[in-house]
Amino acid sequence: MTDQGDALYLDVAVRLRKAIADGVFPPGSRLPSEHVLAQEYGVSRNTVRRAMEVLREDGLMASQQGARRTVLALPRLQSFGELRSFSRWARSIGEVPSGRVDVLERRPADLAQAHALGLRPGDPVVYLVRVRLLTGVPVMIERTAYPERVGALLSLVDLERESICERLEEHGIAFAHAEHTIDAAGADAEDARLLEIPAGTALLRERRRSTDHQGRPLEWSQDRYVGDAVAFTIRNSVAASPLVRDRPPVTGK
Amino acid sequence: MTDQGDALYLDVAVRLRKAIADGVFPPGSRLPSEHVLAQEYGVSRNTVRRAMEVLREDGLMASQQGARRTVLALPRLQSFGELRSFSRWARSIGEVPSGRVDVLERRPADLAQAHALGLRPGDPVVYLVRVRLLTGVPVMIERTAYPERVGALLSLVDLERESICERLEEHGIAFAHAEHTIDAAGADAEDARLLEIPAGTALLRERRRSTDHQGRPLEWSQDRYVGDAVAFTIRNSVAASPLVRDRPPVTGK
DNA sequence: AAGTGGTCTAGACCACAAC
DNA sequence: TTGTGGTCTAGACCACTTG
Repeated sequence: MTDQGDALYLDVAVRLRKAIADGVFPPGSRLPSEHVLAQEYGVSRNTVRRAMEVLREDGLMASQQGARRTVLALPRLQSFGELRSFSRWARSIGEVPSGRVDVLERRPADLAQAHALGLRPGDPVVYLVRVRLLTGVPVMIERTAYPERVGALLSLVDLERESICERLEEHGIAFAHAEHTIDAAGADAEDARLLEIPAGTALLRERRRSTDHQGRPLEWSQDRYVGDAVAFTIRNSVAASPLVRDRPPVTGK
Repeated sequence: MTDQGDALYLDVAVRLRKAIADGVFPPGSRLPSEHVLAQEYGVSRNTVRRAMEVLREDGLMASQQGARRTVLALPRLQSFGELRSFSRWARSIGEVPSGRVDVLERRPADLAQAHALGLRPGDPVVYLVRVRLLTGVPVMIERTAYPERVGALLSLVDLERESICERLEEHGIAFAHAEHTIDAAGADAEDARLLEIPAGTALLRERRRSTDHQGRPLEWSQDRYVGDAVAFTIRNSVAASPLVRDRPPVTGK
């Protein structure tokens, strides 16, 4: 996001991804060794490894010490290496995103909002309720609280059509991190009205707290998705993140 | 999982994590530069960077080119860098996991199972339905299909008490990768009976396909969690994100 | 202008897989 | 035994933030 659009390892990752997509390395096959690929692409072995890291994060291939890497699946249409906004995500699957503002006001923070944004209860926040639509069909309600310095910029955004995240980035507000909590909840009366569904329908609930690079809170949102219209997909590997040990290893080294 | 229990960068990661937990580097503060830390720990700068990568994946700190790294938050009790097995997760939050077997049989694969496991419809799979309980309270239904070579080992597992994942690993079956799809669904009659809740209650639905290092399918599972008993937490950053929003798979329910 | 993180190289050694 | 991926080092340059 910062830049590095021209990093060498990203080039290598793109070329490898394309080779896999083109069937040069079909699913289930083993990739050439890092040494060979390094020569092939004219880069160092470390750069090849850095590219492999990108592909592994996308779930495209697996590695095992001592054995060549295995191609796992056909490549995705796009890289998932970044946190996406609803708008970006919608466009990436060929849908037209839009929004319908239900509430936009300055109000005192409640307990949850204050805690998430690092404010005191009663401090002012900008509160936005938006119904998000895919090609005209309501699929999600977004209930977001912004700290004042962020919320003040909302007036610059066309909330019916534009991506808040993208527009705010143009004004120096960078969404760098997010913590999501996901569970299920039944639609209450307001959910039912806004999403045009029966009350009680099962919804996917996501609570999200986003911060900038320094960890300063940028938003606190409670979103509710229509269960059969949207799903989250997560890939993980044991190799991706080593288990946290309870105690540091005793070994001398 | 391969080994690397003694990797240097993991040592450095543990020591940094501890320093943050001990308040040496409080949240919001900037870490010393990589150069300084490398000297401090007596390792190369690259090794410090590798350790930082681990902490970043755990959401402990942020980085920005040109500026020192920022400590984001106090370390969490458990890392969600990987999705754990139900048993492991339950124990990590101090609950006692158990299971109640509802169905365990050999049967022909249906369409979804065959596709996920790389079989043809009608090929035999081992099908297991288990209610999982936390300290005696039902919180989840697990409906899992195993290919025969894996399912054959299930007879070695005490399904009421043990973790399948952990026991199978002792027999050379290594769960290395998984792809999860999460959405919401209402409880049907069977769900309601097994979980002892009213029909229609909002449930969190997870479809999971697990594979070994070579990408060979090990299981295909559809789990349903009671919405207010369980939630998933995920952290991500623009730099590296395991989270993906995806179009819902062709349902089937 | 100085300091810092991001990238890259060209080596090296080890543990493990595969032949 | 050979080859491979996993780890580690000691440099280097660049883009960016900060003072």
